[in-house]
Amino acid sequence: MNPTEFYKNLADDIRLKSILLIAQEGELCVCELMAALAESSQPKISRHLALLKSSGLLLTRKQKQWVFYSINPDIARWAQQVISLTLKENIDFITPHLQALHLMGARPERIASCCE
Amino acid sequence: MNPTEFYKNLADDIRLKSILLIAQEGELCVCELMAALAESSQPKISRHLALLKSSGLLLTRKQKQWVFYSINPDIARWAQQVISLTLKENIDFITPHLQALHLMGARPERIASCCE
DNA sequence: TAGTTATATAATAATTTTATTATAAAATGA
DNA sequence: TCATTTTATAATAAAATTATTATATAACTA
Repeated sequence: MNPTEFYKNLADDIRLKSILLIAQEGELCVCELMAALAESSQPKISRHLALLKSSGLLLTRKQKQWVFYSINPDIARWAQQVISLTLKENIDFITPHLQALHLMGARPERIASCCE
Repeated sequence: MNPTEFYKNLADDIRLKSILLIAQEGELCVCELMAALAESSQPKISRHLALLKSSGLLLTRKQKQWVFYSINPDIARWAQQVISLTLKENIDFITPHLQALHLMGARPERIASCCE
């Protein structure tokens, strides 16, 4: 992934917010991102996540009926630093979405892989 | 400039390379960027620069017949850090363009503002 | 002043990206 | 098994971005 491709991934509101929310929370499933980004439809979010996955920025883990997305730890260090710097210095950019997320009822329970 | 807008500015080859070349060199005029990005036409480069200027990322200074573009020092600190981190960790991304630039004959002389 | 160099802009066409709607598939649970 | 929940995908439409070509402007130079 060259720098331009990397930044194309960040150059969209839904994609950037999803990345920052996932970076903040560790991992999130599609239904949690739907709750956080309440104004966006499910296929819209799914398509953007599919894009980020196919470019190698996100990983997925399937557990029961949920698909959890996380930041791929194998992306270049500078890219990880860009994401965490952007998150740290722009919390207000995702604050309302974090609030919506934490207000969400019935969040899927996470089961550590050791106990499945 | 919110984070998404900022990253839209970086999400194009000509724009990102121009930004990194300018960050590396301090300031560059359009004809120098044309020499560096030899494969791109003048109006193409001018239009992308106009975009970056209108979004507040670049400043211009006119000296004689040339227009010199530089990074606006007033953009958010995190944004400046993103640019310098990207530059530092991806020199190879612009190396051929820096070489073309330094091979360019008759680069416009810079006159410090004190001596104009 | 006429020609040249450097840069910008406008009009249009081409391309790419994004959204919408409908539907499918996979897993769960009654 | 049937209904429900969660997620993905496909088809199409809509919107946004980008490229191309032509032209304009401004400054310098002979």
